[in-house]
Amino acid sequence: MAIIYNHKEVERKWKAVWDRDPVNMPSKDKKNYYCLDMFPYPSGSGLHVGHWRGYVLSDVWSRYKILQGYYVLHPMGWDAFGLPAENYAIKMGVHPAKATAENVENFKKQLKEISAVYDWDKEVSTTDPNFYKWTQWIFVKMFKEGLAYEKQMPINWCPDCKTGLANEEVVNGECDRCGSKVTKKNLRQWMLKITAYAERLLEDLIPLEWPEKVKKMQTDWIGKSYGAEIDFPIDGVDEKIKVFTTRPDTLYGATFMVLAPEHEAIKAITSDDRRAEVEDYVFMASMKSSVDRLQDKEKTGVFTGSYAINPLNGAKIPVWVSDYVLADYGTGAIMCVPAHDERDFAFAKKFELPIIQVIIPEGQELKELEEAYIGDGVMVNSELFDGLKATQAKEAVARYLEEHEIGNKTTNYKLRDWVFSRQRYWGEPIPIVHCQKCGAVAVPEEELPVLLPEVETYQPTGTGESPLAAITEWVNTTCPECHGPAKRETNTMPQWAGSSWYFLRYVDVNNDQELISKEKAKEWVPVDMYVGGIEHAVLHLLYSRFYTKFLYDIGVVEFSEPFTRLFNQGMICKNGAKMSKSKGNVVSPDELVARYGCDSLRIYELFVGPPELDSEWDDRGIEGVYRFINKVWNLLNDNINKSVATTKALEKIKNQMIYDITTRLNSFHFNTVISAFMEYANKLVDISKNHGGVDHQTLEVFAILLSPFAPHMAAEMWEKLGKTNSVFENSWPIYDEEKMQEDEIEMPVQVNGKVKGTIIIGLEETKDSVLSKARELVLSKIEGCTIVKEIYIPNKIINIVVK
RNA sequence: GCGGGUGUGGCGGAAUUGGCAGACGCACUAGACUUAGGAUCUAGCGGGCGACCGUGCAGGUUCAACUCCUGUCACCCGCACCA
Repeated sequence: MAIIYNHKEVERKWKAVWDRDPVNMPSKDKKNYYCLDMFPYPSGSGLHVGHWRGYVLSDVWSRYKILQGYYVLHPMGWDAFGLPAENYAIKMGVHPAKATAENVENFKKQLKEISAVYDWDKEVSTTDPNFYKWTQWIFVKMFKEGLAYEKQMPINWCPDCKTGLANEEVVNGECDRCGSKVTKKNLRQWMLKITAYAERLLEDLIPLEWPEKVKKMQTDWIGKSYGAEIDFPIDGVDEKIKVFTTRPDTLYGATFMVLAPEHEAIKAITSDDRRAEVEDYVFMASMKSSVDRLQDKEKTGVFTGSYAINPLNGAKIPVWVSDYVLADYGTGAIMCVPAHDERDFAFAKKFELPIIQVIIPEGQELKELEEAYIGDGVMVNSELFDGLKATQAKEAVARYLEEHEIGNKTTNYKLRDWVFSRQRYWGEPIPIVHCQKCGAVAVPEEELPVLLPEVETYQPTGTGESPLAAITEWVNTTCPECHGPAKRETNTMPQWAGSSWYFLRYVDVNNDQELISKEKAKEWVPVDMYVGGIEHAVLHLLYSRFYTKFLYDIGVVEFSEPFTRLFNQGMICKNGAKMSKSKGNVVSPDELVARYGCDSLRIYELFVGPPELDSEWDDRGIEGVYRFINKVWNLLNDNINKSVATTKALEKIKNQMIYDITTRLNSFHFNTVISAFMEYANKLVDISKNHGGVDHQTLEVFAILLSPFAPHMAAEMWEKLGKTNSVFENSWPIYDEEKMQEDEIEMPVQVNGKVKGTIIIGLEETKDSVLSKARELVLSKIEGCTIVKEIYIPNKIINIVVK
């Protein structure tokens, strides 16, 4: 009679045990391992089964590492500054600090349902003054190193969130957070000079054990390209305009030049008769949002009335203004080679500008172009460079330009400096004081943190000022340098500020002297395994790398990459869409835990599909896992009071089981690890029922293997098997390859590549004997035919080719 | 347009180096036990009566292809006037 496993009782029991006495880590002389989840924003809506996926995965991995003998750090914390708490505060009239504290409480309660081995005594929150003291400290350090600077410039502005945004936060012209169309606003900003780290951010990606996709996204975002800057004198005006090109080889094919509408030389070079039209165009361009500018594929533009002189051959080429040239990339001006660039070609066609081809495909004649020719070839129309291959000409022209001081080789990046200030309340105050006399002065390190003051209204002003600006008693202060009257900076930091370095703080949470002590840093960081969603590929993950490199440069840590290994779990979808409150397709773990237990849900989260891919959630699927749990429970109970001898067959299955589960786990195939558990459970049940029972040794191994996945039941099994220590105090079982070996092998036999049946052969059987058995098996199929060939792959397959 | 990913039963998905396609599970069908079954157990479950045919589609390499090569289609994700 089957017993129903009482998950409620068992889980309650072990949760209580672990609350009192958390899972013991192995002794400290073992190697350390740091396994980290991207810390959550504690939203009011709580956790759904999609959130569980990554947390379960990293917990299984942590527990596996514990069993492998590592001293594991697996902490959890809160990325608690940010807009949602503030918006909630505005709507409900609750202070964000209060709302955040409540959400954290609720989140923590829900997270505890997972029964992960989190080190709760190492919890951090970005909103804790003891934490953000160090967030501010890093800013001060950056300021002193010249990496944090103020700039008045048009920046991305979200009209709904009423704050400036970083480039990384604008997705397809929309606010990453709320989806509103992003506009431009000219504001005084605090910027971080991430561009100073562009090269290192790019190069250091190479050796990281990260998904290629993320590395690629960061590489593209940094966007390095090689080329040359070339000076073009303007005919009749004392101006030179510098352009950037990746194709100096095409210089003889330049037939016009285009400036971005924001280019500062426009005023000086525009002729009087063109001035009205040019000013109109520039004005219209400034009114268009970046989205509109991107979406208008049809080229527009105006002629300035001026001509630039090609420095190589003296050709006069007209200078135009068009919004297809970006002001903030390269020099904001380009030389246009319509013959060899699609965009220039489109522009030339529209405004009937000349097209001069300077590269022809090898072995072909010059003929009129239907479209821009982008490919490789041989130089023509290029005076002394004629006949060279274009690839060689690129270098040759660049060298010539340098020798004649017309231009120079250069490298460009798409990466822009980081717009770091936010005109919002719920963030770290930027620790700067503005003094009439001394300018911007950093708050002295010993005075940190600059506490976020209480305010009456959190409402963003929309004027480009933070709500903090209204608190005059806070704003007015004295200059740390001259002690004269001064005003505090009222902008706050973006949510990314705290999350860019939090992983360091877990290691040394209570240190009030340093951000992290040297010793602890050496022991624990960088993070060995970082688990989280792909959505931070160019945000959090890029910023964290930048911060880490900076902290390395100022000697805080001794490594420059924060996350050695990164794993992006796939999303959980329902009805084909990402699970989210707004889509209304959220599945709550609470009911599933109540009905099937934490262990079942943990296992189902892994079983639902390959961990790196998105998976569709089906509530019914968990039934199968629940049956598996019960099956294992009954297997245990059927054998617990028997003393079954350890037979060769049981040894074999035990070792095979260890092998299969370990190899699949090592390659991160969690879904097939679960399949393996089910297969071996089925096999053991069969042995238990039909072949004399299962020995305790095998059951013990099963419990240990299962313990990272179903910790409660494994602990209960362990106890029922008469053990007094914790199941987690074991070592991960080792398989014995010899004992895994089968003593006979079932081999498929093919005729002409089609399987016709199988034969059983002994381990030592000769090729001749095997082949004769095979022929016998397929006798009826090969009768009357000539055997052309017999393929014999030992232990794999036999293929008899006949005619 | 560029880059990346994915196409396998009714569904989620398996398949080390090319070597028995569909493991494991869901759903479904039949039976058993039951007052009952949304519990449990047993059996079946790609298509076809069959020889055979089947991994998006069309070719190719090979004794042998989900796996390698060429071409092609569909869907998803990222980037997108970066000169």
